[in-house]
Amino acid sequence: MSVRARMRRFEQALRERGLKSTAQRDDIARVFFGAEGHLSVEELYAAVKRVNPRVGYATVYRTLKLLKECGLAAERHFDDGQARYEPVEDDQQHHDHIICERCGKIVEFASEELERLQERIGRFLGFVVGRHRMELYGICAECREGRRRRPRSEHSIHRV
Amino acid sequence: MSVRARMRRFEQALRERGLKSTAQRDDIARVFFGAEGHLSVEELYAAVKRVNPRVGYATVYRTLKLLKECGLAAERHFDDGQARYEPVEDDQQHHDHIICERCGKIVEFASEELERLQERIGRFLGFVVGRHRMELYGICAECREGRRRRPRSEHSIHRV
DNA sequence: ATGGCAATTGAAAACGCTTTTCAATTTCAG
DNA sequence: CTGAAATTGAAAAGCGTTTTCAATTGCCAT
Repeated sequence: MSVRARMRRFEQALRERGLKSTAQRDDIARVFFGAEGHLSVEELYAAVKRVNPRVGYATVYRTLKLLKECGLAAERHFDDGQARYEPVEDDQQHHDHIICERCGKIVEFASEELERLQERIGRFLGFVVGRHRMELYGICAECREGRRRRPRSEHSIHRV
Repeated sequence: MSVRARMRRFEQALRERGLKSTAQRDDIARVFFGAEGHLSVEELYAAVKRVNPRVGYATVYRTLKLLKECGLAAERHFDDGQARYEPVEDDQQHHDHIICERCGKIVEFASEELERLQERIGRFLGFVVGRHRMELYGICAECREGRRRRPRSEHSIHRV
């Protein structure tokens, strides 16, 4: 989905809730939708500042919370102690993450088998499982081979 | 392993590091080993206070950190925003957790299949996976059936 | 035993991330 | 346009955790 389309959805969500459309909100949302995922608040704040230096930290937090409530952003808590946010596609399936402990790269993957296994383990223990959280930590191929590039994130969800 | 045996290991670890044995450390460690796992710092602090009201919060944090460094405690971060600690058996295998979102019960499980799957997913994506973190969230049988008991935790690791 | 010195302690301050408060500004329905 | 209600930025507060610091304690060498 394009940034444009996401913005339209955002404006619509605002209207539905009787909330107001403001320059700050729009700027924050636009930058968020345009960036590749898994940004920390700090990173998003810095990126938004470049576009509109008058936005405050609090507004970034507030807008992210709003995007989350509208189902347009997902909040993730990895092991680094700060929340990270990724834009949510409308038809998006559940996915998990694998994180390189050397370069910080975050790769998304979706595993049918993992979903089934979660279900099975839960049932075995007498639970009805609603959600899970799975993170793999390791070293990526680029880092092992000593290549230098450090892509913060890859975009597509790998089906494994 | 008994509380006694764990205390011996603790005292030994202190000696190895040239650290001192103190009443506070001993009290905290003894209460920790005696409790069933997954205590928050707050819970441990409260339990220790009952035994020795003169221990401070900072000392609980410090001792837990020490136990972690000695390999006698494991730190976990679930979705409730505070660290929880569990005693570690010497021969303990990796395990994961399933958490009831109604009563807070935490059940431990170890899944060979999950370990294999993690390995496989990692390899597929070009990673060498060192560790993972997996939590299942759902509703436990007792809660679904409306029974009232609310065990904070079950002790043994279920092999699934 | 005892002295002495480094390790340890509790209380309070600092920390890092996040939320809330509040007065000033902005949006937007009428 | 107007005015009520929402929104904003800056600063303060919150929350879990760590650090600081002066006072206390453990323990090795005597």
